[in-house]
Amino acid sequence: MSEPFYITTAIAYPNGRPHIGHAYEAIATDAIARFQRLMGRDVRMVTGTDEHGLKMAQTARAAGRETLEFADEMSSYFRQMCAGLDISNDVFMRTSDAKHHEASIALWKAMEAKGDLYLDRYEGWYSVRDEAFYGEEELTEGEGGVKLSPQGTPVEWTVEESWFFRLSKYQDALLKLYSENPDFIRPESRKNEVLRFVEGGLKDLSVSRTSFDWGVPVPGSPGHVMYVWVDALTTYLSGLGFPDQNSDYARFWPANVHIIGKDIVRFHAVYWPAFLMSADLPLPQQVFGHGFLLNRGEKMSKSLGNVVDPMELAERFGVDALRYFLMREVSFGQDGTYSAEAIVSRVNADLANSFGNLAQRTLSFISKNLEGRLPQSDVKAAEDEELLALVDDACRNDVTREFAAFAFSQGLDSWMRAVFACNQYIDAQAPWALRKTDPARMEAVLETLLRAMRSLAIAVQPVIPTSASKLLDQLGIEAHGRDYAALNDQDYYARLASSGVTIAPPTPIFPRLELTAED
RNA sequence: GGCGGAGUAGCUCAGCUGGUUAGAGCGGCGGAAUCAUAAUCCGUAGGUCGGGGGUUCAAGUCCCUCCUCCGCUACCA
Repeated sequence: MSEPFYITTAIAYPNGRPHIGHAYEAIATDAIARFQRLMGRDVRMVTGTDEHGLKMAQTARAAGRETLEFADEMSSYFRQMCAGLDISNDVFMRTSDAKHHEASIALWKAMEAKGDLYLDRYEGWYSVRDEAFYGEEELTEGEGGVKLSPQGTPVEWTVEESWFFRLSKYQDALLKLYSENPDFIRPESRKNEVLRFVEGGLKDLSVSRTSFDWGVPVPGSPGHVMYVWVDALTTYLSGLGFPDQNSDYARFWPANVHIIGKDIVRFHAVYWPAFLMSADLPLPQQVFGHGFLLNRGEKMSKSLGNVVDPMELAERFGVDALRYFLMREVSFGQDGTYSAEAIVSRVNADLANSFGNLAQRTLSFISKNLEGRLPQSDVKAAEDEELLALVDDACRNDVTREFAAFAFSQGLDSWMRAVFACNQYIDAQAPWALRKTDPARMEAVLETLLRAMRSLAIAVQPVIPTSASKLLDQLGIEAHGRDYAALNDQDYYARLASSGVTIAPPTPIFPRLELTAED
């Protein structure tokens, strides 16, 4: 059995509908998952929704809805987003699921058994919106003397009985973890922030609430529900079937990587490993904090009115176009910007004009001049080998190396260079001229192009799965010959030719996009 | 205030441990071609590499300082 690979997205809080940031994270995580599958790994990808907490309960009440019923609806939007964007998650885990409660309770009991949980009183300024306590010194004065949290949300003096987790006990263990596993937190800049935070000393963490009941009940402590992060992070375990030892948990935990936004690095890089250490569970190998997407360089916000529905973008430009743009244009780990112009410009240049047109002109030519028969010829030339060497090097080495390192934009850059080389080759060889002067040579040129396009299509599958598979269909490549191992299969063409496969008149796979007046 | 990022051609960005005339894509301009989704290919564009100072035979690439933007964090009030 092949080696397991377990990857997760953050578990979204469905207080509102999914936005482009959720879509970006899901797409990036999916591309990694698909890449690993093509590399032959046995992959599990988990995503889901984190539905507990006061905010959800309040929002539901304000809408006159039953909390769970409201959560059902909100969660469904995220599930639909995944389906709509061709996200290949194996599991969609909801924190309101009974099995998730079971997992959270198991984790809680393990931490309790370790002596890391204790009951105490918590007094302080509490922000309902943030679900967090703040110190007096962190507050600011708002309109009319109202006290505000650092996030600008109202706070009120609250006295609450609360369970605490002995986070302070894990400071040294965490620092040891970071130093022994330099790649535990990535990218580097995020790691530095976490290091400084932990080095600065850790306070015990309040891990239960009594002010509401929409959450996982703390075992043996009526009135208490678990603090959002204990519950939410546990999704990474419950998504595999934990605590059932006969589930996928046994095979896939610990995670290879948790893909998250840069804003929640601390929870994943500090609290989460501390919880796991306390529960004597293995730690994930890596936490990767990606950047944010900016709308025309501006942070998106409801007040600015520039929040974009990712599904609208997908419907307008196409799912693969959106996926390609995000993976190509944004350097993973850094912030990126998007706009309709940028999407149209990038997708037209790379996918429609260069790659799509290459396929269209080649397949169309074969369809018309060879009646779709696969070209075959002995009249090879050095240029043929040179092109294939360049394409194979890009697909087998550059793309796989960069994708493996989550450097999709760099990998796609190499991939595009190979596409450019194909267009240069076809122009230089000019099969349309050879048709009259040297038909045998023409066939050799077309064969070279078919081989090159197969490699390019296989390589780019993680990013644009549907389009790549359409092209592989047009090329007559069988479903079982499309993984990365197939890139090393040099005999495929002879087998394909002798199988009698024909090339049908092609239809364009990557339509050119257009801007509207509003853009 | 501290720490960390970023500031390179009109736009988006590459430039690792310092070393030939600072690169790519897009856009713009000129040309070629016409198989193809009016797509492609070739050539070209002369940016004081945020400002200033320094080290060096040689600096986007190291050091100092200043400016702007961003993130994390602290504190004053």
